[in-house]
Amino acid sequence: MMETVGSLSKGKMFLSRMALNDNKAGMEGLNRDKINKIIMDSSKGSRFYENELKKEQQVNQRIEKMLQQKAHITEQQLSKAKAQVEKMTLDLEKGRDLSRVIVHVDMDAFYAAVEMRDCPELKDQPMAVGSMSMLSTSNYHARKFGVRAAMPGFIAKKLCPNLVIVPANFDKYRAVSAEIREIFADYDPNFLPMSLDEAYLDITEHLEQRTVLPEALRTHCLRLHPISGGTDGVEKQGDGLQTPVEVENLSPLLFEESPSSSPCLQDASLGGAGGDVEVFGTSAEEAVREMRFRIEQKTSLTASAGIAPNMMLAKVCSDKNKPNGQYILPSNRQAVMDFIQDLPVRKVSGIGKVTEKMLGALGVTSCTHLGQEMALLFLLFSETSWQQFLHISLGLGPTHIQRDGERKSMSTERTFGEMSELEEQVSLCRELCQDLSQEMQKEALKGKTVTLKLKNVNFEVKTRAWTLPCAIATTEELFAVAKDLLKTEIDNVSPQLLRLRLMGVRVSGFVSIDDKKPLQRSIVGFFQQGRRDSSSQMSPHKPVNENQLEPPDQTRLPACPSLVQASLQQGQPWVPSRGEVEVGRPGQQQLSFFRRVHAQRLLSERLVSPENGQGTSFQTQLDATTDPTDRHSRTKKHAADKMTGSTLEGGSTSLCSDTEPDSLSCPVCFRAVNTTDLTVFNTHIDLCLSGPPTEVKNQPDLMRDPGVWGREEVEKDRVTGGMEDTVGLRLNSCTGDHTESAAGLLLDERSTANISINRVDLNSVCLNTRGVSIPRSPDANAVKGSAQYEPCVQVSSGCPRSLAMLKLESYDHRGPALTCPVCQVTQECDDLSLFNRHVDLCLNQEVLLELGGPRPFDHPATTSQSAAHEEREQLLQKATHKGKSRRRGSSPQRPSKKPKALGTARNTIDRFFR
DNA sequence: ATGGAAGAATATG
DNA sequence: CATGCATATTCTTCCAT
Repeated sequence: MMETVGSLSKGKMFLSRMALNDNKAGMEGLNRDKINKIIMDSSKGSRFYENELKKEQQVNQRIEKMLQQKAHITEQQLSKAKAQVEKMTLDLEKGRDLSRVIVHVDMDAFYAAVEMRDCPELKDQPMAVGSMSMLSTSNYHARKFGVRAAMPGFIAKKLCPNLVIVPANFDKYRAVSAEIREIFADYDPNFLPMSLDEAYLDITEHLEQRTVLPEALRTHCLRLHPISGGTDGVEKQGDGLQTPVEVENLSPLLFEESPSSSPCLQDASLGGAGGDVEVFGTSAEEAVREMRFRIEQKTSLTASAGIAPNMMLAKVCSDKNKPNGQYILPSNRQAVMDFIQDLPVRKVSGIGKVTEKMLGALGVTSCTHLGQEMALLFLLFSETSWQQFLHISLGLGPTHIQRDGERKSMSTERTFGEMSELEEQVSLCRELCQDLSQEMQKEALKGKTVTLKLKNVNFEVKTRAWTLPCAIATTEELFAVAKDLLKTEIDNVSPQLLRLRLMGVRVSGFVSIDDKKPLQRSIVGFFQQGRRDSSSQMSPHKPVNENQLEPPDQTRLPACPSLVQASLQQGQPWVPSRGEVEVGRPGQQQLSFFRRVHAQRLLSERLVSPENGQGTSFQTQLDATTDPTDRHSRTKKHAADKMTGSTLEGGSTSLCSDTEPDSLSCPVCFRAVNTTDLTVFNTHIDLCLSGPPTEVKNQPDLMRDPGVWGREEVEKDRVTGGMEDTVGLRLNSCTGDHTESAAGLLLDERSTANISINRVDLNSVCLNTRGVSIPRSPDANAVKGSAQYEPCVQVSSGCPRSLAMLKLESYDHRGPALTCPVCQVTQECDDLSLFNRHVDLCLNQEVLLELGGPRPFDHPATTSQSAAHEEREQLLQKATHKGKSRRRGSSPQRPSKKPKALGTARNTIDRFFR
C-alpha cells in the first residue's frame, strides 16, 4: 500500500475513516485514488465530514497517547510481558482444538442479488439496494466503480452515474433468509445465524453421518427451469454450476424420503430440458458444495463459504473465494499458521478501522506482526484486547458455536431533517416509544433501562440512560422516562434549542421470564420486597445481588418522575423516588444528572434511618411539624396494615403508619373529615374535587381558592414554622413565571447543591433539595441534621407571586404526593382526578381489599366506568385548567395544539412535557 | 480495591 | 443539496462502599 490510508497526502489530512474501504470482495484493482478523490470532493465541508475529522483527531490522540506510553516502556517491563505472552501462548496452544469443522456461509451481495433475481432488467447494470442517503449492498457490477455497502447513495451516484438504486425490501429478504436457514438446519440444527444472509455451522456431526449416507441422499438434481427469465446474472460465474433453477421442496425430500422415490428425478424428466443430477461426495468440501448448490437451486442466489477449524478462521475463509466460491482450510496447525501469516489484521472480524489504525501505528498490519509484538501489545492494550490479539495471532477462535442467548436490548431510532421544534421532538419521542413498545410486546419483553439517543445536526451523538427499579414495557412508561431524559437535555442547552438529526430510544436490562412475575406483582409484594431488602441490609450476611429468583432491589434505584405518573395510570406498582436535575452554575461542568441520583438517594436513605430502616426520626419530625390534620391522614388501615406489615421500610419509609383512626384527612383540601365511613369520606372528596372551578380557571389566583386547593394557610404556616428542620422543599408558583425559578433558582455563590426538579407543570414547579437545610436568612447557614452531607443552599423563587411551600417530609415522600386514605399508599401524583378515581376504586373494592390486600393504583380504564367519574373528571379538567386529567391511555391524544403560552419559552417547553 | 452505572466509542452486517 | 439502523461489546470515568 503506497498511499496508506491515514497518511498525509499533499499536506492535507487524509481521512482514513472516510476513504474507500476496499477490503471487500469484488473491489480488487480499483483506482482507489480516483475514487477517494470523488468521495472527498463530495464530502468536504459537510457537517458529516467535519465530525469525521473530529473523530479522526480523537483517534489520533489516542494513538499519540499510546505511542508516548510505548516510549516509556522499559526493557524490564517488556521482558516481563514476554514471559506472560509465552506462558499464555503455551496455554492456548495446549487447548487448541482442530477437531471441529466449522463453516461460515455468506450469501453473495445478498439484498442486491435478491433484487436482481426478481427484476431481470437490473441484472446487467450496476445497482445497489438502499437510498440516496445510504446503501446496504451493491452488486458486483457496481463494486467495480467503488460503490459499496455503507456508502451514501448520492456519492455512489457520483462514482457511478448509471447506478440504479433500489429501495430495500426486508420482508423479501427475510423470506429468502428463512429458505436458506432451512437448508442450514439440515447440516447443523444448531447453526448460528448472524444476519439474514450469514450463518455459522458446525458440520462435524453431519460429516460423521455423511460417511454412511447412501449416495442417493447426496444426489441432487438440477432443473433447468429458470424462474425469472434471464440466464446468468452478473454475480453468477464459475464453479460449474448452471443457471438458476428451482426445485421445489428439495431438502425435505432429500433427507426424509427414500432415494428411489425421489421426485426430483421425475420432475427433471418432466421438465423436458433434461434434468441433470449431481452427486456430492462425503468430504467437508463436498458437503458445503452441496449446501451451496441447494441454496442456489432453492433461491436462485449464490452463497460463498469458508471451512475451517474455528469460527474466526471460517469467517475469513468465506471471504476468500467470494462470490460463489468456497475455501477450505485444512485442520492442521501448520496450515492454519500459514494461512494466518500474511493475513491483514483488518480481515479478522472484530478488528475495525480504529484498531487497525492503532495497530498500524505500531507497525502491525498482518497477523504475523501481531504475533511478534504481543509483548508490546500486552503493555499497551487492555487485557481483553490483548487476549483477542493473541488468539488471532495463533489462529485460534471459538470452536463451538453457540446460539445467541436472550437479547440484551431493543431499540429504534430515526434520522430526519433538522428538527428544533420542541413540540416535534417530543411527539417524535413518543412515536419512538410507541414503536418500541409494540416491538417489545411481540417478544413479551420488559426492560429496566431506557436510553435516549440524540444526534445533533453536527453528527454529535449523545446517549442518556435511566435505570428503573422495575421493568417497563408500555408506550406511556417508556415515554415517561424518555421524555424526562429529553427534557433534561433540552434544559441543559436552554435557551438554545436542540438541533437534532436523529433520535432513538433503547430499552435494555430485560428481566427474564422468571423475573417477570415478581416485577409484575401487586403493590403488596412490592412493599414486602422492600421490607425484605432493608432487613437483609442489616443482616450480617449480605445476600448476593439477585440470583434469578430474587427480584431486583427496588428500594435502591431511582424512579423517573414522569414514570410514576404514567405507571399510576397503568395501575402498576409505582416507585417512591424520583430523579433530579442538577442546576449547575454557568461554566461549571454539568455533571451527569442521573449519575447523581443514585448517590443522593442512598444518602437520603441513610438520613432516613440507617439503623432500623423505619424512619422513625423522620416520622417524628413529620408529626411535630406538619399540619395537625395531616397527622390523622394516616388512619384507616386495618386492611392495608395486615397486608403490608405495619411498616414500610427502606425507600418506602415515608409510608410509615401511625394508628388510631377517628377522622380522615382529605387529600384535596387537606382538612380532617370527621368520619371513618369511607363512603362519606368519598363524597367529601368528590365535593372537593368538583368544587367551584371558576376561580381556579384564573391561573394567577390558583392558590387563592382554599375550597379547591386550600393549601395556602397550611403552607404559609410551614414556611414560617418548621423551617429549620426542613428536608424537602417544594416550591410552587401559580404562574408560568416559575420557569425562571426553575432555571434561575437562586443559589448562593458557594452552593453546589443539587436541586432536583420533581415535577414541572404548567403551573408549578416542584423542586426538591435533598437533605438541605434552608437558612432563615441568606447569611444563616443553618446546618442541621442532614445538611452535614450537603452544602447549604438558599432558595428563592425569583417570582413574586410564587409561594414557597416548605414541607417536612422524608425524602421519599415529598412533592405532590397523595396518600390514599383507604389503602394508605402514598404516591407522587398531583392529578387529583386520578387520585380520586383511585380512592373510588379503593372504596368500591373494600371487600377485595380485605381479601387480597392493597393493590396498586388502578388503571383508569378499569376504574372510570361510571358516568359520575367522567363527569367529575371533566369538572376537574376545567378546574385545574391544565388538562391534567386528560387520559393518555384511552383518549385519542390531542395533537398538542394548545394555545401557545403567554409566558416564556420555558413555559412552552414545560407544557410539552406534561 | 472493587463494583455498578452511565456514557462514549468501536464493531458488525 | 447530501452519510442508516439495530445490536453487542468494550473502555473510561465517576461514584459508593
